[in-house]
Amino acid sequence: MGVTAEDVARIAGVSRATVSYVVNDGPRPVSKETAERVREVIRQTGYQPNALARNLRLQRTSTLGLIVPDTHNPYFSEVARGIESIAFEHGYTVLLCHSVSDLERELQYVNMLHAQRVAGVIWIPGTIKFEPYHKLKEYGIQTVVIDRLVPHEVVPAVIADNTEGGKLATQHLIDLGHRRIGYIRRPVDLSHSKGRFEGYKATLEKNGIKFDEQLVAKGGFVLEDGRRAVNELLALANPPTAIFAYNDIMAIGGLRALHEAGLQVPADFSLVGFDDIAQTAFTCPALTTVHLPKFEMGQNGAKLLISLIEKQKPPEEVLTPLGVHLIVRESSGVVPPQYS
Amino acid sequence: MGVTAEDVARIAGVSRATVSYVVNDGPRPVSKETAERVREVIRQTGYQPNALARNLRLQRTSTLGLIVPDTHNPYFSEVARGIESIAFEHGYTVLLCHSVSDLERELQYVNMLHAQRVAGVIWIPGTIKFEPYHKLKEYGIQTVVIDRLVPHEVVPAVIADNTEGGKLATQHLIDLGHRRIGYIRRPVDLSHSKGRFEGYKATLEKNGIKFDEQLVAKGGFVLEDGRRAVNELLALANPPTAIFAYNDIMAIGGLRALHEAGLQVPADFSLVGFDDIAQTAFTCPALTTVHLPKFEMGQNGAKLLISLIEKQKPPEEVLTPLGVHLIVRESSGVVPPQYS
DNA sequence: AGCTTAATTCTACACGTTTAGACAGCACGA
DNA sequence: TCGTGCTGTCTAAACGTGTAGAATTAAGCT
Repeated sequence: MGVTAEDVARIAGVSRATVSYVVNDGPRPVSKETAERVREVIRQTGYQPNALARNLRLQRTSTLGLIVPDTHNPYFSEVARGIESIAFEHGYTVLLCHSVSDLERELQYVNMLHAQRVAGVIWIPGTIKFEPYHKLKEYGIQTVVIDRLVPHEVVPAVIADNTEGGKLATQHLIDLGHRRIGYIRRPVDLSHSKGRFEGYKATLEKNGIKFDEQLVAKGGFVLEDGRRAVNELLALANPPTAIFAYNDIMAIGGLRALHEAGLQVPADFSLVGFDDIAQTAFTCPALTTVHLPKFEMGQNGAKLLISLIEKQKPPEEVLTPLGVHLIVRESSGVVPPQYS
Repeated sequence: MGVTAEDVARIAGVSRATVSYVVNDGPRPVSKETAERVREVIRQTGYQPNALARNLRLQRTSTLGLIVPDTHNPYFSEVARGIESIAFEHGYTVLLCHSVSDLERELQYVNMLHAQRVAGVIWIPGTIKFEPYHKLKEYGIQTVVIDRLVPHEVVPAVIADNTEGGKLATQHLIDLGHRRIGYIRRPVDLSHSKGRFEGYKATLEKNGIKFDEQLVAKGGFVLEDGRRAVNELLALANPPTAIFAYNDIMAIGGLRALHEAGLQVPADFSLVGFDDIAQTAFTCPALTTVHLPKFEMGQNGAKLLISLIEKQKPPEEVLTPLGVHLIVRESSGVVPPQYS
């Protein structure tokens, strides 16, 4: 407990420098015998270099900050898993920061991360404000943004084609014969949900269906919000026959609302989500959704950040935008005769 | 970028010590005017003490390590949220370590955490091996274990009454009239799942029902495992009329299997889970389950760890074991006539 | 004034590393 | 025999803090 390079050096009868050379296969060569002797002492004492001292001297750390809005949604856990897997592989360590979608807290975390002198930050914005990003830049901290765009700025980011996803989902519902298609919208749109919404609207237009503001309900972040939103749409004088939700959480909550309303899905109603979180394959009926490569997005984000930190060219695959595709399960089906 | 206490001192025309005294409201008093001048310079330069240097000097950090087996299961996200909320409140930072239920990786992380000289570790064991704990102790790192017991050892831990939960769930099914009650078991039992299993067996005995090994199916960690396990039980010559699963993931996967088998829940079959993860209230039918105070467990774990680190007496509420209770929703109901 | 005490401030060391520069020993070719 | 270069090792200076001990100044009291 608390054994230092000094201790190792004394026991092995060498100087501290030599120990360092052995540990780091350092800039100077060490004779075979000395190296072995030092290694033996290290083994016996359980010496492990103090990362604080090391990083202080080196003027860099191998710690990444990860700022996520919320881990209620498995979407974020998946992304975090991807990030963590790559970080571990490269010997980086991940500092978890939960912003709870609160700007104040994001800013506090940015300060903490700067104090820790993290090598870089992966940020999933939780609000529409991009102050945290500017502060990170001010501090000179490498930053990668995931699945969100920062307006008026070119920012290293890992982006999926959300607009395309919105189009796929909407076109799918139209192809099934639906004309009145509701949308559950994020309370305040960020670039990713904006893309989904625009894909929805564009596809309606393209198919000659007039966009109807009434069919848009405001969602939220937890299942209950999805349930409420669907109930609102069902309560309309002229309700939709299908709904596209900006994420799976809303859709699963919505599934429950439809169940409670006694509607058969997909016989009476169609529902499509977005993200393809694990449980969508296990709801009853299983949810049709747009697959987002969450784990890969996290991986690419981490790869991109690490290559920025180490001033290497990012690998090709990291820069090519990730595709999305529709997964048709059971929650979307033929439109019921009375509506068609 | 990179402004140090030295810079602040020079600009303010004082010594570095004085700056330190101002920043830390340090052991020596500073005159009002000097303090204000220093604070002004700090504001202008955006100076933020280097945590590495600070921690090196102080011989301690305010970083907690969190080792979790897996974040596929929302159970862990909830616990992590609880931990993080308390850590943030007390100015601690959380290092996220994903062991993927792999001993080797747990040990590697223990080493990394030691190298980082973390103040303490919260460990949720992923395997049946407790080597990581012993290594942590060897390094002299304060450690709190959540929802698992380390055999032959008194370990600071936050424990819920899993046995009681198992009893509640089983008794509930018996009260509904079920006699053949299946169980989905964790692939390898740790103390928490062992408790659940024992509660199940004890309650059968108590009600004069003979425990039948055949009715126990091996589960896993993802939804698909639950589906498979239920299918196995349904395929028995004399299948159960109800199933109690060691966690909600298994139960939700099982719900899907029952749906696919054309069984009506709860009319034809009853199902009870464990954990009360968010989506259990939104499955169709909504899942009856045993509520585990996950967020509070995380909070208590963090509170306990921090009080150990700071050598304070842990607050009373942290040491009192957390209770569980049954939440009856829709997936358990009256036993169908043909079985009763 | 002279002494004591308290309030401020500064100087300098320590925390545990990494690594440049100095140095010793040795082999080798001129 | 004497540089010369190479190998292996050590000495000592950073990295940016916190704080004990010394030093300075101010204030209070006889």
